[in-house]
Amino acid sequence: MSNSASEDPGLDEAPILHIDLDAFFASVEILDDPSLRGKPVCVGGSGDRGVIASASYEARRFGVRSAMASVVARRTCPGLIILPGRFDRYEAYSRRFHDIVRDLTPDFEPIGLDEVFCDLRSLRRLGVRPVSAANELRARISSELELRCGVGLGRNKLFAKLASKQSKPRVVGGRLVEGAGVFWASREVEDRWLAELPVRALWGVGPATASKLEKLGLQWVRDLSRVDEETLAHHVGPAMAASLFAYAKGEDLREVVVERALKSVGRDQTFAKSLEGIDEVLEMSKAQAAVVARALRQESRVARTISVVVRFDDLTSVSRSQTLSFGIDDEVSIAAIAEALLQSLELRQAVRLLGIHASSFLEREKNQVQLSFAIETSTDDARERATALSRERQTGSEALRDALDEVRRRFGRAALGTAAELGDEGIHVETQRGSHAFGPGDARR
DNA sequence: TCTGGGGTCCTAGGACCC
DNA sequence: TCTGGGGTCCTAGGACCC
Repeated sequence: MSNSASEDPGLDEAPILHIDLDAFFASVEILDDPSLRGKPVCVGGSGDRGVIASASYEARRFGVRSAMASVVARRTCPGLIILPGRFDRYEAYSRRFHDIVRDLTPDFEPIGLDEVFCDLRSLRRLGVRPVSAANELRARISSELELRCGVGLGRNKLFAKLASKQSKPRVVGGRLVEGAGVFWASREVEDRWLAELPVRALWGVGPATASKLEKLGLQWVRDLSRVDEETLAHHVGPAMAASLFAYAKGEDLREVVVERALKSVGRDQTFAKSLEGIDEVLEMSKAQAAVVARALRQESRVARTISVVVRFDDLTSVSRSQTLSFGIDDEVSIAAIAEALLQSLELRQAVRLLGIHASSFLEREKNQVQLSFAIETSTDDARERATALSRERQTGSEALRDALDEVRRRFGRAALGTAAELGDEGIHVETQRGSHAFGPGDARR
């Protein structure tokens, strides 16, 4: 620990702590296979369409970065080892990481698997000093997990995050330079950053927003004070304008949120070879529906909204979604809704990515929790599950049938199914939006 | 050189209700 | 006969984070 962190601020000056594990996925792989140590190692997709998720510092020395296309990374760094990723393993390490943080304070907010914000203010009566707490965290993570990390301290999330970035090792001219390990953003540091940093360094400013801002002549954080918030809002939206304005003054109203409720689960896959035609798409979607259903049950949630997303070979995407008046968590229902939604799409090109998502969660009812308990703990899993699903569907099947009719009504003939199913008389469905009578000739769009 | 998979949040428009 | 405005929900798309 060196530079401004050595000034040992009090809790008023450094109430927020941000901690970020170094090269997390790659580091776990090296721990599990020590023969990888010292070699350029990455975790990511290795195929033509793969990207790098995490790169060891050895790989970074050669210019490899996360989010880089793997084919580019290979060219940049011949001999690069790209491992497929074992997320169960990373989650296990992440839980141990969170356990260590929790020993310091329960007031923490995970960001992904490898980052955490802590609000240290509740530790005032214990006489905790931020820099001491940071050093202790680093020491425990090093000794108990054998992982390295950087810690940032600041007045708010904005500065704590910038500070942790400053604390990390970095590559300068192909050489690895050690970071401070712990870095505190003092008032002087804050002022320097606000004067010198590009807008791209701010949370929430990615390539698209940075480009918009640049067209307005706003490349630096200091430039943001030159325009009024209304003008800014016109170009980047009111929410972004408000946060940019606050950040430019060094203000950040975001709190450390301890219990963030899960809002959606999904499964997306990019295929090495794009899917051709609706049959291949539907077959894949069934497998994805099973994954999503399992995730829902694991989280003890039922979902009212099912969405599908398709990305074509030209990288354009389309999505369709349907919200039900009731929740579902079984693969048969999810697959049925997904199929109706997918049938409504015009597959004008081969499909490189397919995804199914479930959202608008309801708490599962108590009897349904029992049901899932039976499913997950059964030794005779398959039969138990079939029984459980059929029991669930006894109550849900009529509602589900109506929901499928609703999808078909919304999207018209393409999703209408067979004429035999419809019948000559047309059908009548009761839906959340009211009732609709329609026949084979009423398909719209 | 060419862009993953897990998510979150925001926006705009339309439907609907009061 | 013509018609407001606010609130909420849903949908589709986009941007961002790690």
